[in-house]
Amino acid sequence: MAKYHEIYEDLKGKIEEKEYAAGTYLPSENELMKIYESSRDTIRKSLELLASSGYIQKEKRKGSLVLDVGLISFPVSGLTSFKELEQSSHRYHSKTEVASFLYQHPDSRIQKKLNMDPEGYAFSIKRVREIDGERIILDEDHINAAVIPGLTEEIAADSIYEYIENELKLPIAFARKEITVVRASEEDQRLLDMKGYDLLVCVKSYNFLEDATLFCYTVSKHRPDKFRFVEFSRREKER
Amino acid sequence: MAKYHEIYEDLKGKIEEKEYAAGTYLPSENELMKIYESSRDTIRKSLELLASSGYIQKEKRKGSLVLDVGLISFPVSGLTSFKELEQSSHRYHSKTEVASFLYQHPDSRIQKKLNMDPEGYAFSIKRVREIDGERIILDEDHINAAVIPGLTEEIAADSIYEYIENELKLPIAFARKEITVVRASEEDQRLLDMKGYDLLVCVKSYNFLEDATLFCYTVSKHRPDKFRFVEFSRREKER
DNA sequence: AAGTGGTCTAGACCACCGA
DNA sequence: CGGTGGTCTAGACCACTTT
Repeated sequence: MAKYHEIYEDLKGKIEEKEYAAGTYLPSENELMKIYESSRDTIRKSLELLASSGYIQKEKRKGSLVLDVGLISFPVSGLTSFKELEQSSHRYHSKTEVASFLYQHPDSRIQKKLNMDPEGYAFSIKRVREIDGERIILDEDHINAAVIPGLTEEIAADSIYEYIENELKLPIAFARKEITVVRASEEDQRLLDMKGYDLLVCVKSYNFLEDATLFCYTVSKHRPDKFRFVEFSRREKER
Repeated sequence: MAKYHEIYEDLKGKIEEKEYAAGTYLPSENELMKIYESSRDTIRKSLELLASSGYIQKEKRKGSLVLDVGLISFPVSGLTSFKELEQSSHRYHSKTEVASFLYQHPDSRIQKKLNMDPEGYAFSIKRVREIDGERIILDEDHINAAVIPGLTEEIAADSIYEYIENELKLPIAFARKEITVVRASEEDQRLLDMKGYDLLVCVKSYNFLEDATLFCYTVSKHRPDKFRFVEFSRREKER
């Protein structure tokens, strides 16, 4: 791991452990240079990471103010798979059920979204996520089989992301997501415990590998009362 | 404006104008150094900005691949005020109506959210956003009067953000946002054209100045069929 | 072998704040 | 006036890809 990344992790840990308390300042860049025995640039890279993830606020001529991370708590932002979410938040009894698993030429709409040839194959997988006995999320993944081969129902029941990253060693790099609200279809109603709701929060996501290959298009529908998305954002300067 | 920021803007513009087409590579860092007559570090800072906002994907030992920005199109992400949104997206006939404007000691819930003394004053403002003749967004701002003085109903009808940044010269720096779905209250139903919906998308936002002062807590409720949020996110490496 | 991006270092100047 | 963070430069080595 790169040095600046180690320093970032170290500082992040110390902020989370309140070794550096919210409202106080981190040691100055000069002092950090000595503490970590590295150059200013390396220190600054670490601080930039901390700032962009909301741990500190840099104030000119004053220092790096530690922010109150208590409020962050539950970052669903970024690229997080269900399994990771499940592990990080302490949810009880979550379960994944594969509702359907197809390996086929996808319809033209999906072909287009995945930039595929008409002859190409794709996996089309529907999975129901059950949390605390309630079926509240329906995930629909369309995965280009030319990029991600060898998927099975067993893998889908566990974690597709884990398979891609750990088995195939393919680095997942970035995604474009869109959040809207849609009316629940009859199928949605059948597969999920809708508890009287007729709307679902719909998260559409285009997922890319490091070489910018689009490998997966996902539609994830959430029962409205169980959906929560949090974000930390900085205002762009100098517009 | 800083040099690296200028280069960023220049490259961004050229990507948007398709001078650098999606799928091709930018000139290498070495070439960019010559083009912009600057050091490698400066170039790299610009490229980092482009990468983090989704314009390029850096590939080791290959170059900076230009991504298809067509898909980004409508970035509601980040810290965008309604007025800016209105100006950037070409919406017709949008209008803001101030439904209520109070200057008072806020109730204890709001006091707590804004970290205020019990003796402190706050502005509590409700605004209805009308787009194409439909009243679809209800904004509720609570603003610490000790930090942001002198607000009036006229300013609220225009743009509070503009007042803060341009009149008071206070730099708005970052926010924490949370998106959930809530049931519409009776008041919501009265103030908005609900078109049969009984749910609203609720965006809660804590807004901070550059010195990390929390100056504003906003609850923005959107009619579900008119809500859309898009995000570009990168997966964290090395966890 | 040449070129790429990733990382790290050392040093410089600036504007501004607070003592 | 000393210390701070913001910016910029010049140079170095690495691992790897492409030719």
